[in-house]
Amino acid sequence: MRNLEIAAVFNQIADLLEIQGANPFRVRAYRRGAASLESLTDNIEAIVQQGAVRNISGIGDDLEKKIVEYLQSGRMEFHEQLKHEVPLGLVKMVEIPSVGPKTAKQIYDQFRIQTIEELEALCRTDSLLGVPGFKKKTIENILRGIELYRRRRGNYLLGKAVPIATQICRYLEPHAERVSYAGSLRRMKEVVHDIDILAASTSPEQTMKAFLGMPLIDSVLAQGGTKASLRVQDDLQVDLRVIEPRSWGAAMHYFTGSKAHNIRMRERAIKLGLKLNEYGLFDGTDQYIAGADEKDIFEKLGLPFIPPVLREDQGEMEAAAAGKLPNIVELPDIQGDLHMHTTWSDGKYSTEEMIEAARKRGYKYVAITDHSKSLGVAGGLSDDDLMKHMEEIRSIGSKYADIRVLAGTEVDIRLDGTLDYSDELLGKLDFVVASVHSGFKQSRSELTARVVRAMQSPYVRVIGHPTGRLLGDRDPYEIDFEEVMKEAARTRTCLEVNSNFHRLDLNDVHCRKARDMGVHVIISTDSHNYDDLLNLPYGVATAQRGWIEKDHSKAKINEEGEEILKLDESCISNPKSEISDWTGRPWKDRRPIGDFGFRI
DNA sequence: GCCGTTTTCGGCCCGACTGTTTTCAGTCG
Repeated sequence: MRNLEIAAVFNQIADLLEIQGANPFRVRAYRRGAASLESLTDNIEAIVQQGAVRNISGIGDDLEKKIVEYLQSGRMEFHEQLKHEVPLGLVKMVEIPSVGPKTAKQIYDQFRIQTIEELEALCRTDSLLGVPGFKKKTIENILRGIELYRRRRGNYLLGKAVPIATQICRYLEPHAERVSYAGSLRRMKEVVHDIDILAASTSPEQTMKAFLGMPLIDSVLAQGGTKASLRVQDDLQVDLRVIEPRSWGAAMHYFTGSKAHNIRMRERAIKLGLKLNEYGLFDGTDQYIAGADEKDIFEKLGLPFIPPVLREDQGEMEAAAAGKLPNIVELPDIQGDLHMHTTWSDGKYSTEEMIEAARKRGYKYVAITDHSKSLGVAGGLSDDDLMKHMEEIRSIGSKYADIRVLAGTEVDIRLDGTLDYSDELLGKLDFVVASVHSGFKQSRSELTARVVRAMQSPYVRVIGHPTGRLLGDRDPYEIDFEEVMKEAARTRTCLEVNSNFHRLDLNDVHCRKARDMGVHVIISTDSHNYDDLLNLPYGVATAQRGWIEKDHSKAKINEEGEEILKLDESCISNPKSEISDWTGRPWKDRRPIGDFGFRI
């Protein structure tokens, strides 16, 4: 798959063109093309062979030619030429907050500066001061931007950002009519760059004052009457926007994005002779038509409500217009958890405690899946221990009538693709997850063959965390996903969406691919303690982002009764709820926040 | 550079804040 390679080149062309001051719509065309390629589930080479490139939205005559050129020669002449005209260092420079393409270009033209180090040195001298547009404040901002650029890893894991955003919302609630987080966080992207908070208030000054007076603030970056930015721990930026209640829905839509989705919505509004902005939907005479409720805006534009997780301009507008939005899997559809560990291997709690925790969440079934013998570091079970553990699981399970307890394992896929337990032993178990935990550096073909072989075992129902990535820590291992998916479909083996927010593996794009190829996915938590059970919404959201519907996520095991289980208050009586936060408000007064009703 | 139930050419989403200006450009989301 060279999709991402080509997308990266298109993105860089866009960056370079922007610095050159090219037509902004031309720049956008390249970015759109890149975005389409990034989310494409099919191999671009295959699409080119079928002559179907032009069916990809945002790819026209010119970009098609460039794609073909790149596939044939490994480069694009236009790209090379641009790189010759504009130093690549300037592309990096634009990544500095407060330095945009115009500033970078101007500084380069005047001083021939190409690196961030040189820019920093320049700012520390007085040379910039005489240049039009550069005074003390601007130079200070650039220096601060450089510091931020260096310090920020820029990426905040979803599971880290949600609790912070939830706390901020809770803190602001007494100071506004409505409060929610929006942005990429509401779209549940696996990493976010900042937190966008939205408040509907009839007294913006009061709301703003409360925001700027929060205890966890590091520094205030900007503040106006309705908008403010500040930084909290670890350089995480938090933006607040205050609007009137009648604009709540419009603002929620606008600030949830994505940008590309918003553009499509506004274009649709224009075609209907309307105007959409963050204050509402307006007609030709600027009369307010809708805005208090997000649903109304979609309705007035002739569309059904599009869930935030789908708003990426990846076909959701077309699907909505055609009445073909996916009926995405929802949190209450998940009736059990089929991947968790106990003290028998590297879990924190006993078999009984984990089963009890699953029961409290209202699950209909649970599988205990400890590690297998060759994973020594995680206390993998010997053959004998596995037999004993199986006995224990079944004995405890027999005590409960309201939950089906499955004796399982997370068996290691060995370097050659054989499994860490014999078929005889695996055959005694109720449920087998097979995972790769070693040999990540094997070649692509070796790893692919290894996983394919594991799926051919009649005992393996699921491949756990199929790409092995750890967000920000470890890249996914090289594997031929096309092959893996084909075999998964053929052998009816499920692929896991591991809900641990460090993994989220499969990711959203893979989920979409699985959907397209008829592969079933299974959403599990891989819990090692109670708190991990709470990661389920992240897995569900990832599947939703991949357009996974309830039927796509049905596990082979779950063939009986499909009664939807409604999560109730008992499901959130978990250890995490005991953690106190700095708002000091009692638990019973707290309302759930966000589409997944997060409570800390 | 893309795209078409107004268009094969002429559009292309919209507004807040900052820092610099003295009416606005640049950046950001």
